[in-house]
Amino acid sequence: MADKYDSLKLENQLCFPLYACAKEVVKKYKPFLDELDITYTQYIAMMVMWEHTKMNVKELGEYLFLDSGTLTPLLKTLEKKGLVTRARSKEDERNLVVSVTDEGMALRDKALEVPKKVAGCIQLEEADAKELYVLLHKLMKCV
Amino acid sequence: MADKYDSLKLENQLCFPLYACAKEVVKKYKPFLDELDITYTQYIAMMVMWEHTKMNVKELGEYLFLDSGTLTPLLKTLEKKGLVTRARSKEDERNLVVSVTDEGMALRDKALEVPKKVAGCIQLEEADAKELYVLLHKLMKCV
DNA sequence: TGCAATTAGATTGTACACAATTTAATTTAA
DNA sequence: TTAAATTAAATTGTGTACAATCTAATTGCA
Repeated sequence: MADKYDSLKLENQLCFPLYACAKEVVKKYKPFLDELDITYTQYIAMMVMWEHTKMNVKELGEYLFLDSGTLTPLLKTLEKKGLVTRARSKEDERNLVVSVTDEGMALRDKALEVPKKVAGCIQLEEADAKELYVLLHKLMKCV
Repeated sequence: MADKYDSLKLENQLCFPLYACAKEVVKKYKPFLDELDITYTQYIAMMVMWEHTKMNVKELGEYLFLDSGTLTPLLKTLEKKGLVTRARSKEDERNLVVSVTDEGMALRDKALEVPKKVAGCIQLEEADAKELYVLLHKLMKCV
């Protein structure tokens, strides 16, 4: 039953379910993030800002695996929403320091329910979720 | 050490490594797909077309988890490249039938090396890859 | 029959995502 | 010490992604 083109079948790919799952899971966040008036990418950026308060664009990009081409407009949007401020560093004017505002910190409490709500939409067993977490981190290290 | 905001830390998310891994792995395809002059999304669309030869936009979208908003421009691009043709169905004019061309089929042989080359860039053990494959399909079913 | 509901694609608008290039600041090394 | 190299962001251009809306074809049913 095997033919030479089997390796090109969608069902034999590892990348495709990764790509599709990521999209579908991110979509699950939408109704809950809509309540906070932010997108998924803005949400993960805020996660880093909530934890660290202040951070360069470059460093933020290293956390999120995103470059300035994505982050510059995204951070301008977050600034417009009043969630962060953007200012050049005094020590090194090349660096742009992003700081979370009081309003940004206030959003953290509203966001607290999001992970729970999303988990409620995804009926993956705890053991599978843990195993997946481990494997994804392993994969992340070798790409 | 635990605090009430732990659930909002990037490191405690399952979705984030999924999102980041998907992006990083898709990026690995780029140099090899550049040789075929197609993008990753175009590649997975061609995978379905290579296997099925003819297909409605709707059905193709069900395979790829993409809607007409994404597929319409993508298929127009593939048509411009000469890899597929697009034509309304005679039986039901609402349906647009996508068909792979000879040139499209010829690309299949050039693509044959892609999965191997990408696998060569990702040093994940075979057992882990298999386990990840199973878990992603399990996750796909419950989102 | 004939009109409302449904369906398939296309379109519009917003938001990433990233490669490639540009600009400005800083560092380095001759 | 100053010109070259490096660095951090911003910009530009292309290509997804997707929600919401629109259009046209078909179906269902009163």
